[in-house]
Amino acid sequence: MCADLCCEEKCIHQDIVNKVETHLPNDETLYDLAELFKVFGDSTRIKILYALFEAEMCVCDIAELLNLTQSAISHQLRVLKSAKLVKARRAGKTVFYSLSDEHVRLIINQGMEHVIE
Amino acid sequence: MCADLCCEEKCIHQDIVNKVETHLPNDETLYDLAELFKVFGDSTRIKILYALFEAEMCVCDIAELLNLTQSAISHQLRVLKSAKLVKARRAGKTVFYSLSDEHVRLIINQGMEHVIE
DNA sequence: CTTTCATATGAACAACTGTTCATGTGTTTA
DNA sequence: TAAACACATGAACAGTTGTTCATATGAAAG
Repeated sequence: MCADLCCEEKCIHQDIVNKVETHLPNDETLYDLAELFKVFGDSTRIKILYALFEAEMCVCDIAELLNLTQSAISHQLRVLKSAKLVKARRAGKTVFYSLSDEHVRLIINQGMEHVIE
Repeated sequence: MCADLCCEEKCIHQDIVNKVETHLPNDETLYDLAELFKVFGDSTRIKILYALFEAEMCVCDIAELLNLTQSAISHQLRVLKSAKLVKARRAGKTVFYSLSDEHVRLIINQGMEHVIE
């Protein structure tokens, strides 16, 4: 059904259009998915997640380990927490952060595979 | 080795610090990884990739299918191509785009699993 | 060669992002 | 209660991003 689209000659057929429209998740889901990847799209946050791969940690440890300010880390942990990638546990004055689940590791590893070609 | 870090009491030990420093990829790799996820972090680009899951398509088809301007799609295809997520094939006036490899699908599916909980 | 069509690209703009700095909140200890 | 500590948060700032508009490139047809 090229006429419905732009090209004159050899463009996609109606059954492909239908297939896309069937398989394409709804806008809200796609938006959420993009938001999730956006969270992974910052090297500070990636570093925090890599640190938490090894053990749960408090904010100041992460800051010290990554050589960044406590405030910067705290802001980023907030983002990670909203995305449900990390969870927090309070122990007195200290707050320990850890990975929410194994999805985080899987997603990062999958991405890393593409990066290292 | 809490003294090396910030907290007074129960913070991470030196062997964990060592573990993180051993497993943490170098800055350039982490930067590349973040750049990769940044590319997935836009719903327009996600939609384009979903469309290409079904078949290779030319720019105007994608634009028509997603109800966006040809220019916007072209700009985004450039980003996707730089990240080696899609490849282009010229046929006369038309340029057909398709997925570079199966990593794309795997990364998106992995992200989707987290989104749909 | 000129026109037409599909695509690419540059400039401009508003919207968004990540850090810093200052300060607020909540918990423990003196 | 006051001080000290770990963490959270708001404002402000520079840097980045995605779209639009106008225009350029490159290929095919007349």
